[in-house]
Amino acid sequence: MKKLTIRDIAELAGVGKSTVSRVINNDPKVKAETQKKIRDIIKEVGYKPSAVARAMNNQPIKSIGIIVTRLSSSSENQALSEIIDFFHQHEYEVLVLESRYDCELLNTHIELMVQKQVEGIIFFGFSEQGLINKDLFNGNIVMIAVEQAGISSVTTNSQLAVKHCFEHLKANNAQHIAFLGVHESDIQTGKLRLDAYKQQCQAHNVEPIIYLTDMEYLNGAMGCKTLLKAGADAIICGTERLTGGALVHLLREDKITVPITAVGINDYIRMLNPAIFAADLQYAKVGREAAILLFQKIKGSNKNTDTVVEPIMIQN
Amino acid sequence: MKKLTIRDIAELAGVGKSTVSRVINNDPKVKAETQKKIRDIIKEVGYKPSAVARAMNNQPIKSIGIIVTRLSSSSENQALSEIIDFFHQHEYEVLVLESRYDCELLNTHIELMVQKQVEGIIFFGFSEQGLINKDLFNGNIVMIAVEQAGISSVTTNSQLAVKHCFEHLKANNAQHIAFLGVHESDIQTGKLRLDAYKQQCQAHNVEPIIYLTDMEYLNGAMGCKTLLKAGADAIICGTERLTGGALVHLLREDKITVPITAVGINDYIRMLNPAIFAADLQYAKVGREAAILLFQKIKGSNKNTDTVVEPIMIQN
DNA sequence: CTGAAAGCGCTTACAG
DNA sequence: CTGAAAGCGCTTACAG
Repeated sequence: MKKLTIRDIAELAGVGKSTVSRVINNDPKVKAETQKKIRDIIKEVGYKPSAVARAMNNQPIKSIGIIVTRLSSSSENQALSEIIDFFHQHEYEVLVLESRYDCELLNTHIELMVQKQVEGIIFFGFSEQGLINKDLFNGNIVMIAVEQAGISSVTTNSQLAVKHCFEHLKANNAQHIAFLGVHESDIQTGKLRLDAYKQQCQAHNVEPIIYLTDMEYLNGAMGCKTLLKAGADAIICGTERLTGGALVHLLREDKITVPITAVGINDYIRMLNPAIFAADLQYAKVGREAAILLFQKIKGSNKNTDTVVEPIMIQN
Repeated sequence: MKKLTIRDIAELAGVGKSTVSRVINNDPKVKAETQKKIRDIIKEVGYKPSAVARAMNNQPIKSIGIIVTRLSSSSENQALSEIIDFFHQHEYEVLVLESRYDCELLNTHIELMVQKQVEGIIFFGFSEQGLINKDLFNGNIVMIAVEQAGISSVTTNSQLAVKHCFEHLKANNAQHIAFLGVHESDIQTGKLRLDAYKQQCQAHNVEPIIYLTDMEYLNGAMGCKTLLKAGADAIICGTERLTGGALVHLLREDKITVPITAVGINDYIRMLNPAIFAADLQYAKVGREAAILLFQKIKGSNKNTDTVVEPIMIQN
């Protein structure tokens, strides 16, 4: 039982290959009767047109690329899962690659995708990535987390999350609200959130207390300790890892009553402090939005959109 | 600057298309001189043969599929990362799909991959998956976590991990060593580890104290509490989540001196208890082994191998 | 060592 | 409404 071709179907149906081809491509000009006959046969023998042969005639193999920075990032794999799901449903192949925050690797990956002739790409940007050539893939590019003029993007609104966190603490009578974040060199995760914090301090006439560090648990614990020593009576944690570290520090020191508020949430944080006031940055939604945006572009939309996904504040 | 074809190169080089084709395919019969000339031109103009056109002549588009159960599983995304990396280096396309522990979805995914004509697949098995048709993909199948006669597999040795955990506790004079695990319906993560525990109990003449539950943090905390109440003075945690839950419970209750030992380790666990004695199940290695196995199969090896990756016990 | 020709499985302009 | 023919960009058996 060898691979069936369009020719086999044509013979079985007693028509020409062209007609079979037209039916495959839903050409309405074929007589209804003929259509049915051919479709029945196709179904019966289980014929599938060769995607490769079609691709030779400019019916590109439907595929898109997606480049995450790290598969191990939970926010990224949430988004990734949605993106794969979306395109899978639209019968696209999805190629996944990891940039590992490495510009060169990112560019190699992009080049590869160009060569593979994917119809578009979605990728997670990072601070050092440099400018991306926006004309690649006929402009079918969607960036997540980072914005660039001329390229559609989807970002989280972490600034708003910081604001909510701040206001929540303020409303609970915290006086010395501190910020535990990552270095400003990381624009998205570091600088933007820090700036939002500073802005709140100014608005509420609060003296800033700031600790910036690397995105590791131990640093979170250390930062928490330092901030408390510096007089903080409430802390806004800028990332999930720092939140985790801070919470464990408080548990250890038996200071769980210190109000902690967080930008980003995950199961570990929920477990460490089930009642935490935190921002769910909605990465699943980010993925979905990015997928929809790219899909529209592929279908011909040429407008660029910068979508901002709003956080959902949670407290159980 | 339109797409270059083999014809363009042939004309530029003043040779026939066949000769260019031979050079592309590293046919040694082409005169060295001619080869060089053609290669130079190819490099100069940046010509890339069309994978699609090649695919029409039985030079399949090099691609493999991989089906994880959950992208959000850290063990799986560790392995996935390695697999993608490996095949990317060998210039393969990698299609990633999620089965979500759903048999039907798994089968749909496999069918899709058949249709996409990937050369082989790697997938993460789970207890309910049912028998997989081992003749698909010319037998180029590698299963992770689950074994099936006639299909190559890569598994972790979690039983050995349990043994090490047990012996470690025993060596530290624990008398009542308990086991906190997931239900036996989950063969790999539940039953096998539980059995290993029971076996150790018998070997060391220890009365088993067992708590089986779902794989959630809260259950881990609850289980830990229950086991301590039942008289346990040391606990072996069967999964990362349960370990996390147990450790937080101990932190909360100020009982961190209770020796906990764990099958599986991650950054959160490390942070909660930097000195924990735990088994790193080596999922990155699992991924690498699976990739190598599949690659060998694709290259023609037809022997089936059941690889067991040994855990590395760690304690800082 | 190399080229002309046939063929891979489709699509589509052309002619009817 | 439908078929014969040309063409997509390669590979490869054949002949030289």
